[in-house]
Amino acid sequence: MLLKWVSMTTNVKLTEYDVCKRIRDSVLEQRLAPGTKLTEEALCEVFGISRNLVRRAFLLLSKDNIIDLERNKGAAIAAPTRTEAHQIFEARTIMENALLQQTMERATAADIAEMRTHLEHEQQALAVGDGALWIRLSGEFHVVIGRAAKNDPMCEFLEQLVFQSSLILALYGNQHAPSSCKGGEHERIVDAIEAKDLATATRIMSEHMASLEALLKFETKDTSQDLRAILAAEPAA
Amino acid sequence: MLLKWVSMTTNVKLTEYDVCKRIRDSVLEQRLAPGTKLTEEALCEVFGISRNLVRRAFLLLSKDNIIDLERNKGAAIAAPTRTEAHQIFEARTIMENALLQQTMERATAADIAEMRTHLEHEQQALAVGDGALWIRLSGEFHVVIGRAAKNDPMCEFLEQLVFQSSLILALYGNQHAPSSCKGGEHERIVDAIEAKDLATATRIMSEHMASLEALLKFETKDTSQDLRAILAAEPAA
DNA sequence: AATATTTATATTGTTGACAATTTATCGAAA
DNA sequence: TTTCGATAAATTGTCAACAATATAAATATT
Repeated sequence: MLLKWVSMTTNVKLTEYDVCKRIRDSVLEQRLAPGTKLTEEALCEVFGISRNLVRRAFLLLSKDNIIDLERNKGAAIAAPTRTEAHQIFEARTIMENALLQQTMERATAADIAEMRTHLEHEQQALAVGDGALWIRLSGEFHVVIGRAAKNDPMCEFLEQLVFQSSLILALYGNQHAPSSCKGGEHERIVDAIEAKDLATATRIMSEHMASLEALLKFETKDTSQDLRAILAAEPAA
Repeated sequence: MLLKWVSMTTNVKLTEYDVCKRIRDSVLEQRLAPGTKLTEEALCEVFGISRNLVRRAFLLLSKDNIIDLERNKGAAIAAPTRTEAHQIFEARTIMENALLQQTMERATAADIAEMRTHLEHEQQALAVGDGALWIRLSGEFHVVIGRAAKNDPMCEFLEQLVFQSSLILALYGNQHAPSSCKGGEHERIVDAIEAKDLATATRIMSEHMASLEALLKFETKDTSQDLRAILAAEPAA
């Protein structure tokens, strides 16, 4: 009975949400490029599940604009257009500044502490040279800020936007890694939050977002990949 | 061939999105009360489709927080808690004010005209005494405003929030119909937009949202209903 | 009567076969 | 060579049977 448990760690039944997470993670770590075609069959093999689950996962991912799902055509990792990209960055800027106001009012000492811890993790990832982790943490930072605003629907929406930003940077950003945020903008934002200096926090945040968007170079890319090799790896966490 | 088309108007194959829309509409028109249990079997009968489609529709609806979907337990129309309700109204207030700024800058003459037309429709619904229609239009008004801001992701999010507000009003609002908005607040908002008076527009919008939320009376309700009778009707539009 | 325990029913989850559609392949005509 | 059409292959959409789980009912136990 117990033995069974141990030996089954790789055999736990996946849900559609697990499949979503795996695919999302692959996109976040830039192992799955925007535009990549996802065939049901391939994902069935990779995850060892039946098509039903894959199709349900597709439905969820398409609702988050992570994949494009076209009837009778199949799924592909979303590849936002230039216009969509701009709208997403605009939305993020507006949302983050709006949330900043709430965060300023409501952030507890524990929230600030979490932000500081997060900053350390970012530093470590940068020091160790773990690019994929850094990209992930660097996006997550903004979610940590947003969460302190204590409004779940808005925070969830922000999460979506942050993810899509990563997708866009993977598509159009040439040297995404340590090029942005190296000026310690994240740290200065936390400082401003702690000092309850809304004007400064908002200014830095706006600049930060603008500099992120400025990294984008709009040109087409080739995106053919080997799905099986990319997704077969066990999830990091 | 042509004849077949005509006689098949009720027979067109539904997609999961169609099913979602039908259920959403029923909620919007308050024919499906929050908390109502949705069994797959019942919906199959009503729509004449197989369980597969129903289950896919459930997945989509749950992503929009329109139904609660619990594994092995099934689906029920969402019944937001008091806390969730408050967060949703807060999110709406913030979003609508943020979008108002963009709308002010970007609204074309055609956008303003659309708003005016919408106001007329609201008046008509009120005059004719069509409560269900009025509720729908009165929510849609805010989406029309938001759309003029020309930011699709934010507008889509606003749409979600507006829908959830309706759900909440159905749950906790005692005399929802002509109690709010009778002061012509919608019209005054459009006036302010046209006059490019952001301060006024924001003030009225905030008051409007506050007065909507003030309508809520938090008490429990009985929610047992007959699904078949409710959903069997053809969609209005 | 009240609480467990078992049995039966109802509901949801999963799978594999088949149908419908799209995409790729091949050959003929311009 | 290019374009068009037909055939074949690959991919997606649908359904119905079966398995697993949860809920309700019935029986037994205290």
